[in-house]
Amino acid sequence: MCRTRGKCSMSKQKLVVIAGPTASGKSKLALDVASVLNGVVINADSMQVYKNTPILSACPSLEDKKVVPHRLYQIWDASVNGSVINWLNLAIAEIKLAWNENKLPVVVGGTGFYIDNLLNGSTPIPETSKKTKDKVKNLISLYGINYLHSELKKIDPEIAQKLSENDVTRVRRAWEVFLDTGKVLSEWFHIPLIKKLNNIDTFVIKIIPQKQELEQRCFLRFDQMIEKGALQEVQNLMKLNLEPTLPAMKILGVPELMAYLKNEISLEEAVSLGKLHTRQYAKRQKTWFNNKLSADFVLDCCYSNQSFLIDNVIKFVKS
RNA sequence: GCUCGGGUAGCUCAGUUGGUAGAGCAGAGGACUGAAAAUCCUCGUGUCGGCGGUUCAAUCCCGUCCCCGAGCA
Repeated sequence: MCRTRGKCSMSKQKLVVIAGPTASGKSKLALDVASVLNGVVINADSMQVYKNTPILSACPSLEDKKVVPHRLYQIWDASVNGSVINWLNLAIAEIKLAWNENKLPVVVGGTGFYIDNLLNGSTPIPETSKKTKDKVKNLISLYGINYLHSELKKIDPEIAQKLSENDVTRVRRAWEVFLDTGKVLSEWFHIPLIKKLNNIDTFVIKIIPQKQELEQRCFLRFDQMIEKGALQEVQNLMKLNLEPTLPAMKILGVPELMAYLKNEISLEEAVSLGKLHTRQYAKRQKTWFNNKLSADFVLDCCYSNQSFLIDNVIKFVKS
């Protein structure tokens, strides 16, 4: 495509990444950036990928989607158990497609893990089989996670030492990988991560609002979700009779509103629990972004229409 | 008015056969290599309702008062 090296470096592909906690205004920022710069908004949120809960997962509205193309929103059934890698492959494809169409990919999301995989690379570990997963699941229910952790010490002390004996998710994964690949997790971790996007120009924006401002917005938004029909959404989800361990069943507000619909708690309790959990989640996101994601620009309040931010992105794209 | 329960951490409650107390939740911070809106880690001095008494020692026993709940009048 490029004739000369000079030209190539001049036209290095550009990527904008917007990260921030829930309710910080990042979707609006992405929309504004994309509409000014002929962009495509690409979702980097682990819950907005699911179909049945656009309200509770705060997906962009139909109007927003008319303004600018939005990708990777509501693409999977609630019964799907997605993973970073599933998302990453799709995201890479969408980014490349945008470049081919001469558009600016704008990746937005609150899932730090996903953005980290995109920017810094992902594990080379092959996908583990369903058979192994079931086997490990079985072992856990048979012997308990603490026992599996103590057994892990024998085969992979390096990883076992890093993990809490109560960390079901990670101890489980360590066993899945070992049983499936024959290689212990720490061994895999010594292999460098795979970066699927190389030699590109990225502009990363972090939104890190103050606690009080963010909290207010979280609460307000939860009330709005209820007004928009979140209960109906949960009711429809319940009809599918899905396993409660599926990601879509753990979307903030789903378990709480479900408890209300099952008559276990009052609506008032459900709402205040939903708000509480949203706030706690936002805190975890802030911790991640603060400590693990380096950015080219940090906004220390929620985004509403700070135009200097857009100017910065324009400068980057024109550079 | 009487009887019986209760009054212990911001909340719900455990506990001490008398040696001044601990869980869950909340709160604060942190971690994060294929479920990540997930999962996990660290952090607990509070007149143990008030005042008296018994005791070397009381949050625990006794008396009395206040408050909450249930029952009887």
